[in-house]
Amino acid sequence: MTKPALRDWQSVRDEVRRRIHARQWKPGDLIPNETDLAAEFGCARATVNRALRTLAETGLLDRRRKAGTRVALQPVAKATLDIPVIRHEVEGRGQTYGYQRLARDWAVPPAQVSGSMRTPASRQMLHLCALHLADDLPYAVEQRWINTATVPAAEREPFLQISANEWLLAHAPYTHGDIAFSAAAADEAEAALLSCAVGAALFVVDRLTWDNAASVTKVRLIFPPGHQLRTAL
Amino acid sequence: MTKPALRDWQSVRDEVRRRIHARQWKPGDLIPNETDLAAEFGCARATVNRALRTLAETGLLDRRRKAGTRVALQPVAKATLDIPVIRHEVEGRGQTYGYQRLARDWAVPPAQVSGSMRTPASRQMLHLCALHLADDLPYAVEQRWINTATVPAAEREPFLQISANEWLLAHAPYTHGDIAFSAAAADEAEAALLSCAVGAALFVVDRLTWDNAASVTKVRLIFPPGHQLRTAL
DNA sequence: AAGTGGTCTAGACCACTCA
DNA sequence: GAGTGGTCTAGACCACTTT
Repeated sequence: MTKPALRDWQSVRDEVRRRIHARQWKPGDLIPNETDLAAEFGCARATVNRALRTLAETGLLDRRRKAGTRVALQPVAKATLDIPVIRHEVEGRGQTYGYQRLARDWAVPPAQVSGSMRTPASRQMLHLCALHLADDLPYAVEQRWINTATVPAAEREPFLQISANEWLLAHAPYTHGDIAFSAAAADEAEAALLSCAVGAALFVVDRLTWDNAASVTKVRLIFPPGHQLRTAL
Repeated sequence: MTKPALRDWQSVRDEVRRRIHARQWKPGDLIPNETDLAAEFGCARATVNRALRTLAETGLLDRRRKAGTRVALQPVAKATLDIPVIRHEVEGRGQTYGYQRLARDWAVPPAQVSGSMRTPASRQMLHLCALHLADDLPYAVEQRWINTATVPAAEREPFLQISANEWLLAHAPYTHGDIAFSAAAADEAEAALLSCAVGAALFVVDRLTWDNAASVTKVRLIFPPGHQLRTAL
């Protein structure tokens, strides 16, 4: 019995995964090169390349020119997190989204903020505080600093109807950014907004985005106790 | 002045990103099809395809057959998290890694565990508790259930020298899994292990992995106050 | 120096989806 | 039905890295 040819890159990917999982190719093993695999599978080398490249991107394979392709010794799991607009996140759960702007003011930010955003320490920035609701229950508190030197249009936006979360994505594209997840104890203000006890463990997301060398916005999203961020591996 | 041809897919990707960012192509706009872009850039359609496909994977473009390619209205940020072996995570920070096995026993897991792992509710499972250290300070507590029906070799492993975290990756490949991040208040045992106050806000990672339809392991990693999980956007 | 993966090309066919 | 992206092919050249 001869095997049928694997016609598409997904089939090749699945077969390679199967062999690794069946321990036919063990962690650390060198697997055949693209040309040989293409011959075995009866497809073009580009097809094998696409399959192996995809597996390497997920961390299952290590590939190096000349050295060849090896099964990763300790596959670093890569989880892809989708960070949607909060409104979509809530609506995606089948809940009704609500939004309340709590504050919009001009202030000189703490040194930590101006430092990380690389703005002059004494310059005022636009500061926002808002509450996102799901089915009329608090879903997240948003605390945000906006660099109006980078996004001048934000100066004229009241953010009463639309959250900065949503407005910025449509009006201020960014080139790159950082995101950090952590846990923090609720202070009095947060406890009041999120209807929880002072000191309760809150899930916190900090995000800082850049337009090339200019900072766009720094935001902290604070979620009530019990909130989970989930994704597939 | 005519533009030089864009020779590789990275250049095409960068040019498309530049046009979107310069608002030459605005959110919601339909951009030219692959054939036209290939003609304009002086490269093959496959090159344009690779560039646009990559941008679509990061959420910047929406592509649909026949409907064409549009600039995403609200680019869903995709953050790729690397979840390495804890030892590598610690060593990557330039710290010295340490490991202590605290417990290894057989027990009937709580219903929530056997339920999510789809194992018989009354069957005993291998249960582990361990402490990971960085420069002799507590880095994370690991609480783990192992389905020995799926990974029988784990029955003979004491996990004294090597953490289950590391052993399983090398000995029990998984096909898929779920991961969840949250915040939790420290109970007395956790507070003692992590040298923090009872009730302190801890960062928690829950992970459940599968070998096809069979669960492999369910693990909870608990990090001390202040711990951050960071990544680029 | 040589072997491997990385990519580009030109052409082709197909799958999906909109009108 | 027709337009678009998705993919495959066969061949070619190049870049990187190890020997």
